[in-house]
Amino acid sequence: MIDLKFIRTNPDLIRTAIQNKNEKADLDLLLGKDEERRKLQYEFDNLRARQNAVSQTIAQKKRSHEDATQELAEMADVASRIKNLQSNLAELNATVESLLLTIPNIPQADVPIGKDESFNEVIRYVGQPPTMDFVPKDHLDIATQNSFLDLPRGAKISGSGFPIYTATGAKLERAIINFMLEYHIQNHGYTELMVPLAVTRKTMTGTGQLPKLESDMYHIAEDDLFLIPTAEVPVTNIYADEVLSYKDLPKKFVAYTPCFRREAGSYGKDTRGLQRLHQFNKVEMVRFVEPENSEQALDEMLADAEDILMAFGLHYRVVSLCTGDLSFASQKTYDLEVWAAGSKKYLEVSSVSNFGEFQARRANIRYKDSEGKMRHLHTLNGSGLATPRLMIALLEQYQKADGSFQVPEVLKPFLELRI
RNA sequence: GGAGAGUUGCCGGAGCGGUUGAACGGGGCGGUCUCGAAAACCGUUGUGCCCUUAUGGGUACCCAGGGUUCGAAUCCCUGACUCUCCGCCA
Repeated sequence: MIDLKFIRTNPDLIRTAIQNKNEKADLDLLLGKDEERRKLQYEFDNLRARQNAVSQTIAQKKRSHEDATQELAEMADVASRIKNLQSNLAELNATVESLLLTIPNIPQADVPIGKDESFNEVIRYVGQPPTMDFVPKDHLDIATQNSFLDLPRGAKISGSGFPIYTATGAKLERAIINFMLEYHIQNHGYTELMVPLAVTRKTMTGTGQLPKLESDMYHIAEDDLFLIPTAEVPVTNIYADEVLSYKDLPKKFVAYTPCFRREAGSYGKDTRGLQRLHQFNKVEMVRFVEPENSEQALDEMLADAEDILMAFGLHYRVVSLCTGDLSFASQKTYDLEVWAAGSKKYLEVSSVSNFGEFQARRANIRYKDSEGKMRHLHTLNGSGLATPRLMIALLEQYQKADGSFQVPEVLKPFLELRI
């Protein structure tokens, strides 16, 4: 969340951010409630001060056996007023808090302004689309021909969007995950975590998925737990309500998890094969850094994700998301879009974002800097990478004329098999 | 799922309902001493909110939320978490 004091003193900046992000947070309501709250707080504090002082007097008089009926009478009245104020104040605080949670992060100054993805900026293209001396097939055809996937049965047991990877397909998927994990651990200095896949409402709020995106989550009502849409959620929240030392920073974690998304409202769009799923696998990188270093950390993470694509020899492009396409919590995001040689289009396989202190404020993650000052740290995360669309690109690029699949060199150590 | 114990400041650990933001010990930080260091001694040591900002002041916080009371870390209720035992189980 944004610092309430900052909002109070820079309302126009916030208003613009809300607009540019296509959000519909009610800033004026928040400001009004905040003012009301401060007034009550002041009143409450003063009344309490009175109560504390007189209570001392009462204590003293009682000890020296003096009469305190006058003080007691006054305090009975004060106490009931305090009680009233207190419940009003608690209610107001809750209101302000929940309104505050609907204010999005402010896009960084260098983020292109625009209302939707058509305003995103391609930063660069890397590599070339492969040249093939035959007409390449689409990933689903390759997968079907080689028995890598069983989508119909996945749909039978769970509904569409829940793929089954079969035999070699499963092994291939596992090899890809392992390759990426090991790459980040060994070459980029990340520490691996295995984390819970179901998290609390508070955790989901900490990273900014809630309250906005509740309808996109799988929710277990009985325990009020949510299936994670990305490892970002559990990993970023591991330090919630903690105070770290500047000596602990930066921290770099990588985690593989399945991800669950209801994808409400996106039915029928780009759904062939593995393009859009309710459950998919992803290797996620998360960093906790000092504020001064977050912009550089973003560039590094982008490079970390790109390294994977380059290792596979895939052509891709880097896109800077415009304000309207930026997620609620992000202040700057790069997407990596890999080239699918068969479908002839770019597919998003990674999103690398700097959240500034936005998530750290929500999740209450702080650190003491080298001067002993308490501050919110900055959080970042990036996919490194999500597997389904990577699988699409690999199947389509590494297919042979007969429709068989040639295992990319870098995967061979992770995949001791012949196809 | 059942039974019991616990949750206090950076850590350990006290705390008859009033002068306790919290004894005591340890740690950290600053200082004295020393050529340095150790030891000893002295001092200091949290966070949020509100008001005012040169400084300062008020208030809240002893797991969380309610309640009793003029007044609660201290009494009552509910919940969360941790530990032990039993049951169930990959």
